[in-house]
Amino acid sequence: MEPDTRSRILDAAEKLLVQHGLEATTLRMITAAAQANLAAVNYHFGSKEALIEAVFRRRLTWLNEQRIAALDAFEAEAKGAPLKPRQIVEAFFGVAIRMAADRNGGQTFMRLLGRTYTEPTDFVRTFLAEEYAEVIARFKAAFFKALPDVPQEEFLWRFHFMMGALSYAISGADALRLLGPIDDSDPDALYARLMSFLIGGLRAPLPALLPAIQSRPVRKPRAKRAA
Amino acid sequence: MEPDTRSRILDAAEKLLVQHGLEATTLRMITAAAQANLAAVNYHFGSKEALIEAVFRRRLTWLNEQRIAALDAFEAEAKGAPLKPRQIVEAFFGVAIRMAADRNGGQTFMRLLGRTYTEPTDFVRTFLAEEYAEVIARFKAAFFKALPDVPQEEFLWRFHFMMGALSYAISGADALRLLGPIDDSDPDALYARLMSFLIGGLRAPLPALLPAIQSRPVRKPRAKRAA
DNA sequence: TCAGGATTCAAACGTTCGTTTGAAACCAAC
DNA sequence: GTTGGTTTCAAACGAACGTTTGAATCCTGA
Repeated sequence: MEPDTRSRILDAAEKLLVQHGLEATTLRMITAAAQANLAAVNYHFGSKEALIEAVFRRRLTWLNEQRIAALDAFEAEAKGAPLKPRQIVEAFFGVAIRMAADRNGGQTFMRLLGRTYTEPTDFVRTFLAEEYAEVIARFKAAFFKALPDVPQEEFLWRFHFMMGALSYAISGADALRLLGPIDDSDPDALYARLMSFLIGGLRAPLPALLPAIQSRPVRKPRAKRAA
Repeated sequence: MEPDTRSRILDAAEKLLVQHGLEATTLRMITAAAQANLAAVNYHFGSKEALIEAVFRRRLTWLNEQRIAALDAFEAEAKGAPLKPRQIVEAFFGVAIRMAADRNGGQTFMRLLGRTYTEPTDFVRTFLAEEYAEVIARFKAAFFKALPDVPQEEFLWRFHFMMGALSYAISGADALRLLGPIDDSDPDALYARLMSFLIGGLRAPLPALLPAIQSRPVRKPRAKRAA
């Protein structure tokens, strides 16, 4: 084993956390995989929670810096004009999916991250919230400027949906095997596919929210509930 | 407590599983919430795994039956003609999001289900695969008939992305609080928003992929967006 | 009324969890 | 070569886990 104990533990924890989840991954599994002593986790990190936080912070900080850097580049290029929605999507989701394509740990981490959004452990959620605060604010502002016609609430929901699509795109074959055999080995193809889908969803016509408008007189469906 | 012990355990387990995850939810938490004795789980279900399976099966079977019934209704109405993509999306995702709006257990269950897709416990995955086999086959067929121009692989990915958006739409405020304060109390609005987004993504222009993949002659959906 | 299966209950089973401990091993600086 | 701080190690801690047990209790049908 080349790297030092601390790094080996981080790598092993990353792999095992995405496999078994935050609470079901044991320190004994981690230290065994890292070829370290059980007590090494508490020596180097202090506790299991602190280790998990270190696993996230190691890559998440860098990821969000990359996102902001990409946004900065587009905005510098635009010279004050609103960005195209495609550029903003690229800066946020493109960076993420490229990191997910990085076979050297990034892929594992992004799957872990996507999995964690829907796994609301208290201490992880508060930690994620603070780690995301800046990048969320920046991208919200950019989107509002680019799409002034879209109501704020509507956009937030679409952003949320896009995060879901990204999460599933990254978790890839794990959940996808439900649908049948699929090849997820080509990151470029996945990138192109997700981008196309996201922008299609983002630019979709605004839904008619008023019930009066929604009940269009199309031909009668069977037992369709009012919605 | 009105219902019998078995039902109380199922209800309590449903609530706690979505809060803490499959492996971190303990039988002692469940039986305490259900006001039942610890041994009641093993008496009524046999084991913790069997209890979890019962929690899923109780609602998932019904959900997929509803999906197939909705598809049957649309297909009967179409008299052999291909369905509109909107109808297929409605039959699959609309039924799901309506169940998620049901405050009487359905909401809790749908959050649990969405969470479980990315939580690959072995025995749950194999169980989900068999429970989904029929409905997946039906909807794949309907989509291929409705959108013959879309390559099969492309569509499966888009379906996968849509599942991700649905999952996040249902998990709702849990993960959404990252983005800021949002109102998720109106199921009808959520339904309209998700539908609009999904159909926008489904009908997005096909991505320009590597020529090797895209080699089949596509009947001209204006392939664009250089990747 | 009472026998007998169904259900509940308190208690304990062996196992594994995260954490702690104190000594051994390592390693640069003097 | 000795020192002093850093890191590793085997062992054990109390707590909590899923499961089992056997007796107590409930409930129904004869």
